[in-house]
Amino acid sequence: MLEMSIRWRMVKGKANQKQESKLGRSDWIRLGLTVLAESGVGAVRVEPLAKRMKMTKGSFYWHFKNRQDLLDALLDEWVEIDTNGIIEQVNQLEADPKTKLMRLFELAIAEHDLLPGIADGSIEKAIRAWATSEPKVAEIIAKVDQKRLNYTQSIFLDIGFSDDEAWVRARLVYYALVGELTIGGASNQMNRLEEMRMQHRILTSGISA
Amino acid sequence: MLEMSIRWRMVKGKANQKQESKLGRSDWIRLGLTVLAESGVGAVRVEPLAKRMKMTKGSFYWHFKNRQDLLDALLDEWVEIDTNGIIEQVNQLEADPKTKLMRLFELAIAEHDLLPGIADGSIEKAIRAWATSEPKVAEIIAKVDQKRLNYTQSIFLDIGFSDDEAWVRARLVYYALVGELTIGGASNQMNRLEEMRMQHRILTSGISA
DNA sequence: AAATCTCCATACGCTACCGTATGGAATTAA
DNA sequence: TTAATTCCATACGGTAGCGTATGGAGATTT
Repeated sequence: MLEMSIRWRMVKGKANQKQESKLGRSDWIRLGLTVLAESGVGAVRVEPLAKRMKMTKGSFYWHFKNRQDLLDALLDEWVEIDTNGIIEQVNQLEADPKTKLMRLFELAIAEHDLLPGIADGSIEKAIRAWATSEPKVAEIIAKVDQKRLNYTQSIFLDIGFSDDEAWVRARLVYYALVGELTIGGASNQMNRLEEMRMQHRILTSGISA
Repeated sequence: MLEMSIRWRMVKGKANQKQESKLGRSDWIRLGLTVLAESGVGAVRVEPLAKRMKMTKGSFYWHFKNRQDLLDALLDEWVEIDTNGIIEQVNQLEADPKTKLMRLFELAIAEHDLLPGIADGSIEKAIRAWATSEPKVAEIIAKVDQKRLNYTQSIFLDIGFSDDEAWVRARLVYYALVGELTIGGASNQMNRLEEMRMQHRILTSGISA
């Protein structure tokens, strides 16, 4: 009884893998975003992640303080790339307002550069779901939405609508974008873009045809 | 060593509560929907629920096979009340199409009859977030969306738009509804309704002014 | 009253995951 | 070479929640 079993062989077991060794935070973040997009935050856990990475927790906790540290990093990454980046890109575009509007929305649903198989907009979708149960995340998304809404309104102002009218239309298209994203109805990217084009046609007409 | 401690006093401890005793499935479902709306599915767990109910798991597992059984019930409840119910209500409404459209959307964001303090549309918001990580839930929502979209299109047809035009506009407003719901920008119900009215004005004009 | 049926409380066993402690291998610096 | 540093593997200890087993109290039936 009590036994105290002593299992200790295989101490140097996995030493011979040496694939490309040496991971960094960025590798964990990439995987984190992938899992986030695939299955939601609930699936972003350190042990399962490590298994998928063919590593152990030891590695993870070397690069991150704890799970929350990774989650924060995922959020930062998304805000930087999928929000700030996009607006800047459209800003320095020489084109008429209608074209800029379309370009803005195209980019919003475009696929993430670094994540190969990740469905379009699925990261944002997952983050919005996440925000449902995490007020801190909700705060961040609120700021992002505000920024994008303001920018969208400025485009409608450029087209020639009044303040109020530009405001209403900006909300309408932006809401529709987010709605389409969370519903995910339009199966492929072609349909999605075509649908957006028709919506923009309706909403940008009424002044400069 | 080994100890085998034997703690057994207090076997009849809580017998004297007798508040209104005898709960039923419906009580658990109500609480489940509340927690779902407040904090997402992740928070709908049996032990915490039992604590909040001032009961123990024993009660829960008497009324439900397991946790999934409750989750299924929550979903059923929502589909029945917040989808089928609403369309029927609007259907048997004697009014012009534009009024019916507005009424349809008003009901969609109206507050749940049975749940006092639950913020408007928060259940649907939580369920959409849930769908992100549960394909089965996503399937159900897809059907719901299809049904509501078809009904919305029929209203635009009644107004006088062509098939295509009615289809695009139906999607646009419905997406916008869902978008507004997941973003949750319009703080109070008044703003929300006013905003919807302006959107509908834009989208229903162009034929019968 | 006795037997039965409903509903619930308590106690367990079990699993998945978190975070830490420790040490070892491989690389780089001294 | 030796020493230090970086990165990772293994082993623990701990917690929260799931589902089950068992029995008890109250109401209901016989």
